[in-house]
Amino acid sequence: MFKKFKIPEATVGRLTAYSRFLKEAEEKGISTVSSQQIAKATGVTPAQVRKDLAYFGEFGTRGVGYNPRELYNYIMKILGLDRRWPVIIIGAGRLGAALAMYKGFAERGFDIVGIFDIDPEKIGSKIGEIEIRPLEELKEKVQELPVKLGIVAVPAASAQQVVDYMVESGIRGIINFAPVNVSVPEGVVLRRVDLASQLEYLTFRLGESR
Amino acid sequence: MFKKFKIPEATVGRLTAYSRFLKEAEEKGISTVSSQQIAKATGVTPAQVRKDLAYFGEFGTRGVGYNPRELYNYIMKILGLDRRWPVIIIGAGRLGAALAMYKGFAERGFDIVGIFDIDPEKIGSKIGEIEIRPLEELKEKVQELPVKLGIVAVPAASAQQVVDYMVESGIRGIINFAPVNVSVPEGVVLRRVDLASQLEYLTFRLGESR
DNA sequence: GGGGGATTGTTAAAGATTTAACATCCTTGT
DNA sequence: ACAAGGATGTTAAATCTTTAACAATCCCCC
Repeated sequence: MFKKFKIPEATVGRLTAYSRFLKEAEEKGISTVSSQQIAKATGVTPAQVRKDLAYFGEFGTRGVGYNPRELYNYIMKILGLDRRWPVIIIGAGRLGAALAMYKGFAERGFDIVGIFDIDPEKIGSKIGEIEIRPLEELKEKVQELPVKLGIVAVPAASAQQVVDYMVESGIRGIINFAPVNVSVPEGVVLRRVDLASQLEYLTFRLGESR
Repeated sequence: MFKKFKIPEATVGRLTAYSRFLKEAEEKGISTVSSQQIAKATGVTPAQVRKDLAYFGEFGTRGVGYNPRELYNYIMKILGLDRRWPVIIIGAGRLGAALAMYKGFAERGFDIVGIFDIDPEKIGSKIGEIEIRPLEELKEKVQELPVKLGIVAVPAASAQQVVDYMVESGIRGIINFAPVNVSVPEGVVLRRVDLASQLEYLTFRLGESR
């Protein structure tokens, strides 16, 4: 995979959307799709679709379009989804538990293989098939498989501490659901998902129009 | 509130982060903060902080900095958070239930006032204090309060249909957790949160460095 | 086998966002 | 009262992203 240039974050997000549409198209037995069709289905412009794909190579045929299955496979490979990924979750509260059971992860190749918490009350109880384990066992589990991806669903106050321990254990990609800014060393990828902030965006835009 | 120009989406997201830091600072009894301090705490540049604020007015004192409480109040007002907002959730699956119980919403002024589902099995059971009601009752509930904000936590296949009904009922801001692109008419604000896509971003970036 | 229509890949232009630079203004100390 | 230091607000430059335009290519039909 030859990525000579820095790929915009937004492009990566759109690739996901494209891939979902392509999978649908393939399942419907459609043999070619145009950038226009992809664009319409995903809410972007056709130029955007072609530009996004151009970062990675040439996947279509001029005058014709793209083969859904082929392009789907390419995109999945670009995204690193040509394999399954084990994922651990820290924090067995409501959010952590819901994420652990969320079907959407498995559908895209992510397997929740462990849930950890510091609350002794919770240790031992199960979420779905998975038993909640004490945080101290994280390192062992992470290095055993190994696991590279983790989700943080703990209170804001302990997020930085938890993230540090995850990194020390060997986790290299982290999604942080705690509404706080945490830092990670070079080489570790961090993404923050702030649920309340999403609602705040809505109230801001609603306020704008009045 | 005089917003003469179009405000970047990213700016809105950062305001949330600033406000959280400012609240902390105020609680600690700090009397002034600089753009540099805000920047450091939220992971942006000081210039960015000042630029973001400049869209809305002048809130600081040259040579001094900002008063945390004052700036916090301004930002909350800008975001439309100088009041509480009722919110309804459609879809009482695991994700919907977790969101309904998520403490982070209430802390930022969002009250979940209703949960709706089409599954007859679920109707009548409770999530926390709130009883799951059939989708048909949505319109009535929304217009009674009225409710302007809604969260979609239903399968991708029914998301568009649900969103249409929400809009018809009077909802004007929607967060969509279903991994599918849905469309809304002019005047309705839509935000998509794709949880699997967040993990995919991580795998992409991890793949990049090898 | 050649022309018309269609669609990609790519280059250039436009637009938006971020960063940097600096003039302005405030506080403090002498 | 005034100078020095420091932080904002604002303008300009740089960077990044999106949109538009078009040449290159392919398929289909006659």
